[in-house]
Amino acid sequence: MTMFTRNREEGPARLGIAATRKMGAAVERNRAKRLTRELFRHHKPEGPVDVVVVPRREMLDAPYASLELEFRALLARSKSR
RNA sequence: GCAGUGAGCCGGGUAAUCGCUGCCGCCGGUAACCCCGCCGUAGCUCGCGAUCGAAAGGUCGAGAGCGAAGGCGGGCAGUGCCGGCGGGAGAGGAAAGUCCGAACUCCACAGGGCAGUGCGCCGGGUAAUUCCCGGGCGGGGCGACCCGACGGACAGUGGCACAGAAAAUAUACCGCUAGCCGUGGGUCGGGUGAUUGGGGAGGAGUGGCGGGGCAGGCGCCCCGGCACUCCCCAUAAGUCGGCGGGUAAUCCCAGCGACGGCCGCGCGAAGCGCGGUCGUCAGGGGCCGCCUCAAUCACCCGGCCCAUGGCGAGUAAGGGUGAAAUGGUGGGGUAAGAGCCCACCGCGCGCUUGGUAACAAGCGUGGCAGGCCAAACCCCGCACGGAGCAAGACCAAAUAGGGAAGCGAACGAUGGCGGCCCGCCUAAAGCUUCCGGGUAGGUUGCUCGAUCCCGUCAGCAAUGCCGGGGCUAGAGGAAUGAUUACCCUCGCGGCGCUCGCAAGGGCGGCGCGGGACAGAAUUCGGCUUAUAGGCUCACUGCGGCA
Repeated sequence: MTMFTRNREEGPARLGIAATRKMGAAVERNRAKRLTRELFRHHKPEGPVDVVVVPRREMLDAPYASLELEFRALLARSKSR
């Protein structure tokens, strides 16, 4: 997946998902969004930050544990900047 | 058991933990626009008092009333919203493609036509349909059954790859056919001319002939030739017959024969056949000559046949190729052929009968005409107003703009007329209040409906009536999920048990991998397309067993 982040003045952390039609049909886009939401729910970042995730096709076949690893790594990288 | 046909159904299950979106209940917190009441600043109005002034009027003071802004209280409302707890619900058979038909909403609308789009056998079902059911017709399949946009191809235009003589025009080409004019060949007939052998082998007996021997009177013996059979060489070819002369045979033609008489039998007459017996058997060939005929060759003439060239006709039978070829089969007919004629089939028309109808059957009659494609343009008939829930309705910030009233401003800003003044005409900017359109946003439409399930009845069926029961997603960048465990199921691998001669099958448990197509968006009825795996019922064909 691809991740963009941006800090805000105040408020909770927010999630945006950009699953385009290039990704696949409606079923596949829906599943990608659900998986992304689930990741965000389990690993919600601290503080007022906006996160935008662009899922890729490979997400659909990947096991959930590896997705968790990737999501947390991306979050950590964006936080250290 | 194998192979198939039709109809219907399912579309992984259970549990735990953590989540999402509506709904219901309880608890806690808590609004706003707006409305009503009260207070009240600026301001306005009213009179009173004081003071200045000749007056008009000015200034000051306190009071009363009205009252922007603002404040307080109440209603709105413990509503909505926020938070917590609990309960309950939450994707499909196609939610898909958005291809038809409707409901619903808004817009338009006197009538008619053109264009455009769709449809096109008959009857029924339905809110409606291009959908469904039943039937007809055509096609496919051994069959169950399946497929068909199924009006018109003399209204017109256009297309038909490759192959094929030709793809739409009854023509050209090939071919077939009689005629005429030629060429070549065959055959038949006629005419003229010429020509018509040689050798070998076998060969009973007699005779003659030729030669030789013995004998010397008659004669006897041997060899050769001829008749006959066969072969070889040469050749264009070598034969039937007649006449005359010669003339030997017991030889050849010639014999189990032919003809005739009589007798007998089949069988009764004629006749025929069989048997017996008797009689007759010419003539010819040989050696020589001649003639005709024949044969062969060459040349000439004619007839017929075959092949072929040309000419102008007849013909559409044939021309095998193609997805498709000018009605099919048989017979007659013809120079050859042809619906040219006839029979049957096919086709058109008419009548009758059956059927609601499409249509079918029967009878009669006509002529054989015009290939295929209209989901090519097109013609005929019928139907159709447009846009769509982002429809439409309601509430309504901020900003910008619009309208009205007041102040601005009647002691005339600004501008115009004008060189300037006077004069006349001209009412803007700005401010305040109110109104309307309208964007973001919110609410609604929005899920009780041609609804779902069960059953009775009517109907072949599609479907409908009636009765009973149920409430089953309503989101809005869009929820309906994530993870784990167990089970189910499919494939592969190897293991154990078991059946079998074997190939292989069954059962159990293990490991690995997989479980399709696909995500509601106003709602229904259809169609089309995608779909792993599985289930049920009915039916068909073939095979096996009893």
